[in-house]
Parts: sequence; C-alpha cells; structure tokens
Amino acid sequence: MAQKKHELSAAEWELMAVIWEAGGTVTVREVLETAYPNDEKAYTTVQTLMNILVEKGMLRREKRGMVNQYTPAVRREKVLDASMSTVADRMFRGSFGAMASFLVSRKLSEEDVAALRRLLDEQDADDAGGREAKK
Amino acid sequence: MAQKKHELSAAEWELMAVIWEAGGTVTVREVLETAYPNDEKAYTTVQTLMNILVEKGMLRREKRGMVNQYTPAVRREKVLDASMSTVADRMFRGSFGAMASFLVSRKLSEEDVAALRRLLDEQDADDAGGREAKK
DNA sequence: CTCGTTCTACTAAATTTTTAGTAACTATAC
DNA sequence: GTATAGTTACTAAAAATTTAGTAGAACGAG
Repeated sequence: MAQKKHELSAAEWELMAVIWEAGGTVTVREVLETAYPNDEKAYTTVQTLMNILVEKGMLRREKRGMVNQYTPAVRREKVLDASMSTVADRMFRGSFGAMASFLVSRKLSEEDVAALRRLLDEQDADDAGGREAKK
Repeated sequence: MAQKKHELSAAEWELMAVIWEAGGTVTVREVLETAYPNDEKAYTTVQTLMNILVEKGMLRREKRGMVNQYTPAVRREKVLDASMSTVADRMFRGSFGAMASFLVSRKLSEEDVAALRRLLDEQDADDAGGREAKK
C-alpha cells in the first residue's frame, strides 16, 4: 500500500512525457531507450517507475506474451490541469492570470507573444460564435 | 552537508510565499501564525524549514536579541524564473509558449484573458518605444 | 537440449522532504 | 530569585522519491 497523493514527481513526468509522445502502447525497453538513450538510468529503475505509475493510475499494464505493455490511463491534458493548478497554488496564490502575466512579461519570446495573440483572437472568434464557458 | 539542488519544495514554497508577502523581516512565530493559523504544523517544523531555507540561500538569518530574524535573500521573481523553467521543462518540453497557450485555452477566465490582452498591448507600446529585448 | 539474453517480480538502499520532539537558554512576572 | 513561557539548536524519524540489484522465468540461437 502506499501513497495518498497521486501527483507526478519529476522522474515520473519525464517518463510520462515520453509515453504520451509515443502515442500508443510502450514497453519498459522502449521508454528507456527514448528517455535515456545513453543509459542515464538503469532498466530496472525505469521498470520500477512505470509500475509506480500504474499504482498511481497513470498507466495501464497488460502482459502480452512475456512482456508488459503500458498504455496511458489518463490524458496528458487532464494531468496538466491538475499539475498546473498545483503550480499556480504554490507559486501564484492560485491565480492562473498571474501565472500567465508572469510568462508574458518575463518568459515569452516575441514569436511566443505573437502566437499567443493569435490564439486570443481565435478564442474571441469562438466565443462570438456562441461557445459557452466550460467549467 | 547536504543538497545540491536548491529548488524549493512544496512546503518551502508555502513558507516563502508568506515571507515575501510580509515584505520585510519575519520570525518563525510570525510565519507560523500567518501560514498555519490553526496549528496545522508545529512551531519547530516551521523553524526547521526556515533553517533549511537559509541553507538553500533563500533566506538570511540574523539574531536580534534572543530571536532569529529572517529576511528573503532572493527576490521572488528570480525564484519564479528558475521554478517556472523547471515546470516548463517538466511539463511542456521547455516551451513557455506551450505553457502560456495551455493556460489561455484551458485555465484563464474571461477577465484573465482580457487582462492578458491589455498586458500584451502595453508590451507592444513599450517595444515600439524602443526598449530592446532582454536576454 | 543448453547457453546467453531479456524480461519480470521482488526487494532494498540512498536521498530528499516533511514533520516534530527534546534540552537548554533567556526574559520576565511576580 | 524562581517559575513560566517563548525561543533556539540539535536530533531524529516518517514518508516520499529515486535508484538499482537479484532470482528466476521464458525465449531464441546453435
């Protein structure tokens, strides 16, 4: 038995990023080779982490033949929602607006800013088109 | 001796948020009462954390009379820079643009979006006024 | 078959984070 | 001046994270 908090740790995010990127089902070997092409971590380390991710409900494990196949059990957006909320709480007193402002004023390149403006305009168009706000 | 990584943990951020907010110099007692008005944590827990924050270079400690006074040794923006970079690396493959887009499309309220747009416009004005890009 | 490789399940240790207790030292209230 | 309340320094243990080893099963090459 184990953890109450099902937040992703740093190492776990590293793996999940690779797994989501892969698109479908992956093995320990595949994740290891993608994430740590120069054996920065041991095979069994990745194996252990992936099993923890199963316990945390982030991955599903299914044995095909001898080998375990892992599939994401949660969409990245869902996890980002939770994680970014945690970050906002921790660093910006819960304000996503403050976080966005920080990014704009200190972190975004000119191209980033231009893209963001385009996104805002699109969103306006959508809103005008009658999409209702989502909880 | 101890840690190599001087990143702030969750509990440490909680305290630093209060301390920066306070504006000046604080004591353990003050931080405890502000952050945990209902004794969610023990006095000595906060004391220990604040001393760890001194070790990490986040606070300066100076004894006034019997009591330790703690002062921020780093500005919040500086720490945010580092921490947000870590978050971007972890969750958005290092892309602040992607992080900002995520916020806009999934997290910001209408008011947040409006404020963000104003900020972008201001920034445009500044750029037009001849401020050069900052590294 | 037997050998070497690969994989799994299980175990466990090192590190970091989180929490708090204890002993001893003041200041002060009386 | 002595008890008390608040503070510090020190210690330490629980919990979570990170890392990896070991034993044994299963597969493929020859």
